Parts: sequence; C-alpha cells; structure tokens
Amino acid sequence: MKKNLVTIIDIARQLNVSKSTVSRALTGHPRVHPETRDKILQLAEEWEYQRNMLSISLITKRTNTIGIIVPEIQSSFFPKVIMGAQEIAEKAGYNLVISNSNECYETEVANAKVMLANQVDGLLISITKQTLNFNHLTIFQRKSIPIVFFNRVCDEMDAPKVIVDDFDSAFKITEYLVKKGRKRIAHLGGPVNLKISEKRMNGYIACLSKYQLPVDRELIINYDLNLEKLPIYVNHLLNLENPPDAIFAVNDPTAIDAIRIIKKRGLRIPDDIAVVGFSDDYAASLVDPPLTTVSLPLTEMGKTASQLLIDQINREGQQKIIIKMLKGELVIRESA
Amino acid sequence: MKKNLVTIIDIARQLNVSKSTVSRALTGHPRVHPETRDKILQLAEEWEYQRNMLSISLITKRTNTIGIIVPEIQSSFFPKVIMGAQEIAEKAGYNLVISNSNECYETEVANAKVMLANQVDGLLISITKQTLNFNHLTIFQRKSIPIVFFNRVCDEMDAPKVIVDDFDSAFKITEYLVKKGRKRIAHLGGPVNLKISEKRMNGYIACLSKYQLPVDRELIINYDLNLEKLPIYVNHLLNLENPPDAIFAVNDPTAIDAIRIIKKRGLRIPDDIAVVGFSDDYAASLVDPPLTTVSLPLTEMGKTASQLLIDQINREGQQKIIIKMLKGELVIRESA
DNA sequence: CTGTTAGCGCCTTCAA
DNA sequence: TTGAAGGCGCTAACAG
Repeated sequence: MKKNLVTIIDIARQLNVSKSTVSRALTGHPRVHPETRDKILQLAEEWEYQRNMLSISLITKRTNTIGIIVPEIQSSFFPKVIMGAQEIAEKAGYNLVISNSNECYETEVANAKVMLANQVDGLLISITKQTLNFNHLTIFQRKSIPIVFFNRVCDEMDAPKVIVDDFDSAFKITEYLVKKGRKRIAHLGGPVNLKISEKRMNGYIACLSKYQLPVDRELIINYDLNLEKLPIYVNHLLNLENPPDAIFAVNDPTAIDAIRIIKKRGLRIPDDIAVVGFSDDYAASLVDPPLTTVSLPLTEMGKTASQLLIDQINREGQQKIIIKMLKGELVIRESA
Repeated sequence: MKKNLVTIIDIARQLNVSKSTVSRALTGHPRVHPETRDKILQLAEEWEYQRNMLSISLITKRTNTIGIIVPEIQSSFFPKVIMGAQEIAEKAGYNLVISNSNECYETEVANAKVMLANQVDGLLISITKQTLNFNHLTIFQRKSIPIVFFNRVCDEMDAPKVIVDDFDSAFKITEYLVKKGRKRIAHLGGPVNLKISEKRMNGYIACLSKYQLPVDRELIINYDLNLEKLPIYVNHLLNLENPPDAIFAVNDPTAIDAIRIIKKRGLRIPDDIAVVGFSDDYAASLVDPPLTTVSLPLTEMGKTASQLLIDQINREGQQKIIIKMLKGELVIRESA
C-alpha cells in the first residue's frame, strides 16, 4: 500500500525555499525569518506533514524506543509491570515496544534480534524459564546498548536488575500469622527448583526460626503448582493428627483453592484455620472470605526498571550495576 | 551512549569487495560467488553484524511494524486482545508496538502521532471513552495507512471493525436460565448510556420476549457499576414481594459480588437463586460456587483485527469495510 | 558475478 | 537569514 507522505522537499518546492529552511522552521530553529517560518508551518499543517522519525533516527542513531520482552502476558503480573515501565518511558519521551517470548527460548532470541535490528535504545527483559544461554543478550552489551533485567533476572550477566524481595515478603506474612497467635503454620509451596518458591519457603522458615517455632517438615508441602492435585495436599494437611492452624500458600491461586477445599470440609476461615496467599491477585479480594496476602510492587518494578534503563541510556557510558530489591506489602483482609 | 554498529561498509572494506556484493550476500541474493559469500557471511557473524532496519525501512517505506492503542491495560481484557494480535502479527513478520492511552483522549492523540511519525504500517485501536473527535485517526486513512478498530469502535469512520456480539451473548445466557426453568430473571445492568450495557440488556429483554416471559421493569436495575452500592440493589431484589429466581449480571465482578451478598443472607446458589455473569473473568472459576458466565473471544478478537489489518496492508489499496461480530460462548459452572 | 551510481528523508556542517 | 553539499546505512537500478 503506497503511503502519501508529505516531505520537507514537497514543502520547500511549493514555497520555493530550500529544504534547510523548511527543516529549520519545522524544528523550531531560531534563525528563520518569521514570515517564511509562518508560511512553512502553515503549509505543513495544511498538508498534515509528519516528521519521519526513521530518517532522523538514522542520523542521530537514537530511536527513542525502548524494547521490553516479557515471558507471558496472560496473567496480570507482567501487564502491571509493563504499565509502570510505559509510564516512565513515555514521560521521558520514549516509545515502548513490547514483545512476548511466550516462555520460549527461541522466541526470546528472535525477539531480541528484532529489537537489535530496530535499533532500540535500551532493553528491559524478564527471561523465560528455559533461558540458559545469554548470547542474545550479551550482544546488547557488546553493542553498548543498555539492558536492565526485572523479575526473572540473569545472574550471569553484569547489568542492573530489579526484583521483588520474596524472602522478605514471605517472612512478613508468616510473621503476621505468628503474631496473630498461630502456632502450627503450614506452607503450601511451589517446586523447590523454582527460585521464587525457594525464597518464599526460606522466608517462611526463617520467620518460624526467629520466633522459635518448630519447623515441621510435615507441614511443608512443595507441589508442582498444578491446582488439580491441590485437594490431595490440603486434605492431607487437614487430616494430620496435629493439623495446622494456618496455611501460607506460595501464591494466591493456591490460597484461593485451598480456601474452597477447606470450606467444603465445613471448617471456618480464619477461626478454624487461617489462610494467606502471595501476590494479591485480582481475585484475592473477591473470594469469601477475602484473602489476606502480600501485594507485590509490580508497577513499581516496571517504573524502577524503566528509570534505571533511561538513566543508563543518558549516562553515556558508565553503568553502575545495581540490584534493586523491592519490598512487598501486607494486605490484610479477612482470611487471616 | 555511542553504539558500536558494524555496517556493510566495514565488512566491504575488510574483505575488499563492494558494498553491493556484501549486501547481496547478506540478503541471500543468488548471484554471488559462493566463496566470497561465505567469507562475507562468516565475517558478518564474527563481527555480529545486524542489519539496520531503519535504513531499510527508509527505502522500502515499510517498517513491518503495527501499532496498537488500547485504553487500559490493568484488567485482563486488553492484554488478552493484545496476545491474539501479537500472535498473528508475529507470524506475518510484523512487530507490534503497544501504546496505552489510559482512557485519556489527549494521550490517544499523542500516541497516534507517535505511531505516524514512526511510520507504522497499520494501526489497531480501541478508543477511549472520551474520544469524540477522530481527526487523529482519519489522518491515517488520508495517508493510506490501514486502520482497524476493535471493541470500542468509531461509528463515524469507514474502517474494518471487530466487536463482540453483546446482544447475542446476553440472549444466550438468559436463554440458558430460561431453559433451566427460571421464571423471574432479574438483570443487574450497567448504565444505560453505555453501549455494552444497553446491548446486553436488550439481549436479555429479547430473550424473555421470545419465551413469552414478562419483562418486569421491577427486575431490571441499571446501576453505575460502582460495587459499593451493589448490596442495596441486590437486597432490594431479594426483598421484593415476588423475588427473582435468577440474576443475570452485566459483568462478572457484579455477579461475584452479588453471590457474596446473597450467600450472606443465607440463600443457596443456585438452588434458591441462580446467578450468571458476563465475560468470564479470571476470578469467575475461583469463587464459590464457580460462576456460570459467558466467555468473550478476546484473543480471537485480537487475532481477527490483526489479520484484517495485515490483509489490508497487503491488499494494496482496495479495502473492504467489514464489521466482524464475534460470538461469546457459554461457560457453564455451578452458579446456575 | 561484481562494481558504480543514485537516493530514501532528514539533519548538519559550511559557506554565502 | 538562507542555500548547497555531504552523509546516516542500506537497496535499487544500471552497467560492466
């Protein structure tokens, strides 16, 4: 489809002036005769002239574009991060190009290549679960294009990283249960090989230890996050000789499903057993009883990452390797 | 920050051949001596040469980039649409640049300008609630850049549109209640001035009429979607002399909250009263009882819009003005 | 098969 | 205050 571009040359010809003059008038250059300037501006408006960023970028070697690659976009997690990143980027005059790697390493590599080819000024990325080779990312550094990791970071690379403090948040919410007088707090955790599961579990254990509560392995269940199997584990906990009086679930869906299972058995929440989740999903406030959980600063994460990247883009060279740990915040509702 | 670009010229100089030859080798042109070709390819790889799409786009007048502007990104609604759009775009070799107008007209105009300046090959857009003037969009047509509307469309413009059939979906879910033997079906609707509210209500009314059930104005409540006031309306319905035996809510949050209020009064769902929602939010399956609702083909909407746009981009000129109505699908759970 | 020339749309010297 | 020339990185003719 042929596009009807209006160029500087068109305007120059029409007005019988040089392209330079038109260019100067259009860019607000001071040394242009007011009369010619007005004529040019007027015609530009009339003809709906739009500067072609492509050619400008070609010259300035800046596209004012930031790329962001996320591993999925189906849950509300990354959209929230993107929101934050976009807000900051936009304020700083950057465009945000979003790519979704769909948890697929090959797609991520392809996305990164496209970002490179399109000359992004910087890259924000949360890597896929599969990503073990980082050549497609180190190339950015070799080409002096700043890169900032968020959430799922690459330990092997020297670059700024923004993550949430899972350990701390898990500690906090466990502490909340302890202070509420709960003595036997169970943990429905995720797979141990998953970093976030591990950190959350460690926060939980550290808290119990701090308050000199026994860490009962019987009360810790690491499952594969497949909700279909959850009833088995929850019922197992409830059937224990000495059942727990609270459950700290590794995430909100787990907590919400646990609540359903517990209610089905006629137990009252939080009277008989308290339940807390993690990450304050959209549904957390809607279930009955509303779920006590910890909200993660996702938008904040996007903002921080974006700001860090823009700082780097502008800092012309020197880059500090910072790791920002963002704290979660307790959201107290009625389930505990 | 200065970028370390490797250009065709660099390679040409190093290998002592002309730029054209390098260019040809790199683009897979057949008529290049295999030996020189290999040397070029090898050096390109070694030096991590990346084609600069900027200059190519400048020449070809195609950026292989599609813009998409959505009014919000906080709920899961638009991310799902974006997912679909991205999938199709990516398959067709297009980049998707996402912009968020944040329900703000001025931002939408600015976003559109940026898209224009960046020479997108086409635009997907769902307009803000405030958008009444469309000059920032008609300019795309004047510049022969295809545009496709989705969800929130612009009736005043001649362009393909993809929307969901609210009337039909509302009809279907009401019909489901009727066939389940419900006789007094109430409707918790949204504000009448909102198109989607109106269409859903009309679908509901049409269904009742078809099955010769009386349309009782007493059972239709149009509220402002502010959940805080919902208890008043739900309790009002339940306190009626002749209370409803089913409620069709205009959206899932309303339905979910209604369920909570109803349960608080000790009524059983669906035995005493059935509740159905609209749009199959993430939380719908998590509440107790799981909500019967109608799922909207959001990903499908993105795919369709994207495909329509790409067709138009490739169709070189002639553009059919199609309005695609996508049907929702009944999701039967336990609340009705 | 290879090299030369011209130019995409714009900005940035330099000179007038 | 204005104009002319050169070039960003690449492709597209046209010659050899």
